[in-house]
Amino acid sequence: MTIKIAITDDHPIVANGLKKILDDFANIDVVAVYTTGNDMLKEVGASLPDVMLLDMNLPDLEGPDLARQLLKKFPSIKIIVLTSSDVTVQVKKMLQIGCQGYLLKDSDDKTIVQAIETVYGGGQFLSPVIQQQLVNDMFRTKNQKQNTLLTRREKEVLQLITQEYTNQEIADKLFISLHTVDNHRSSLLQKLDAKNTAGLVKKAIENGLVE
Amino acid sequence: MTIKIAITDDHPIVANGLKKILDDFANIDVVAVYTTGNDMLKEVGASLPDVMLLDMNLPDLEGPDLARQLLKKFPSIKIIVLTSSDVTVQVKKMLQIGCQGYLLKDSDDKTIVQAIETVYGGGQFLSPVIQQQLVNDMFRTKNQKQNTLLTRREKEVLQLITQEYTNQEIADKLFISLHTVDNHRSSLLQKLDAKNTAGLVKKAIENGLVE
DNA sequence: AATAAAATAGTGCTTTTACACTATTTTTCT
DNA sequence: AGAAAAATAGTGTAAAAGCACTATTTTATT
Repeated sequence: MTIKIAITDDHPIVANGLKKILDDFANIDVVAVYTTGNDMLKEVGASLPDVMLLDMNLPDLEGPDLARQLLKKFPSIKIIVLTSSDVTVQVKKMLQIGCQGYLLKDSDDKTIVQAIETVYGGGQFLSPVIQQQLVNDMFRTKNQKQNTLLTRREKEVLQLITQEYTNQEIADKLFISLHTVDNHRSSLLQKLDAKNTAGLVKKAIENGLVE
Repeated sequence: MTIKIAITDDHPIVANGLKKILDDFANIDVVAVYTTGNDMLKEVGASLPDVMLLDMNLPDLEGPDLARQLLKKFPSIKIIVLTSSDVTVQVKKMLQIGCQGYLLKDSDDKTIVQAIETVYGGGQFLSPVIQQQLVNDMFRTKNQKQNTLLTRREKEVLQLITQEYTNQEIADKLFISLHTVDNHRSSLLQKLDAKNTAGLVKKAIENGLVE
């Protein structure tokens, strides 16, 4: 019995490279390769893979959104998130949505195959580094609770901050009061553990919230 | 006659994927795959490739440094820089050092092979997007001239700004007056065409002035 | 339908940035 | 040695950010 795999990644080198690697394994069959999130959503019905290797940073759709939509359409597909970022916030969100695996792009062939087989068998698979980080995170967040997850509005405000807008300009743009923006800004400083605007922008870029 | 290729990339998926892709071409022979800059420098003498596909963001050594060292040891090796960033400053630096090609990781198989063949034949190859950007850049810098060049002190101040220090803290750290820091900050805003701290940090990161 | 989380808006205050200037000293380059 | 660029320091003012609160309304989630 072969496992049907689909790959979604906007970097052809990664996508094709992965396909070539997996082609060497007899029990794995790469049935489709997509380079955009929208293509994937449109055409995945035709290939119906068992496991989807999904890049989190696609240009057209945000990772979490895409995963949610895919699972809504085809709840039986197992998703392994492929990414180069090991930010625990991102990881947690994807797992909450219902992804079964989280692989860093610096994993080697064997690990990838192992992840695919584990997930196909109903298990969950995390890159060791990530697993360790999540555990560490548990200890830390025990006290501070859920301060890491940014809300929709906070993300919007953060985005605009990185685009050099002032609080007043952000308020005008979002049709809210200056005070509200200030509040969001304070939450952001706290949640991202930043001291000032400079810290916010750095964290925003680190967490992939900018372009 | 076959072209001898070596690959240096810390992401096994990319490295192995590339190898698999290139293995399909009869005139190309992948003679070595390295996952760290130091490994590569140590062992490249054994494989002696014609063309090196070099990731710019290796964890152990900075891209420019690594390229410089490689060319010093083996001036005949052609380097094609592989990266996901298309920041023109970075591109210019690598080309100045003497790299013959600059490929974005979202290039497809044919482009990669084309780049290898061109570079092996003594030519230069840039991803089309980058080529366009460099041309645009020329026009812009024609008028504004050397506003991109930051002075030693400005770079220091910018670095500290990204580390979330206030002007007063920077002044204390550098043993200069608050006013002086303020002046440097103003120059930075002007030179980097930024509106505020957020812009400064973004530009600093874009231009590789922050780890 | 009830509860929790998020978004909204406010007050009052302090600190920090930003901007427009002038001016002197130190470095760097030719 | 002389000119240009960089680094230094200052005054004064306005705008923006940051902080500590309270409080109401809206949106999700169960």
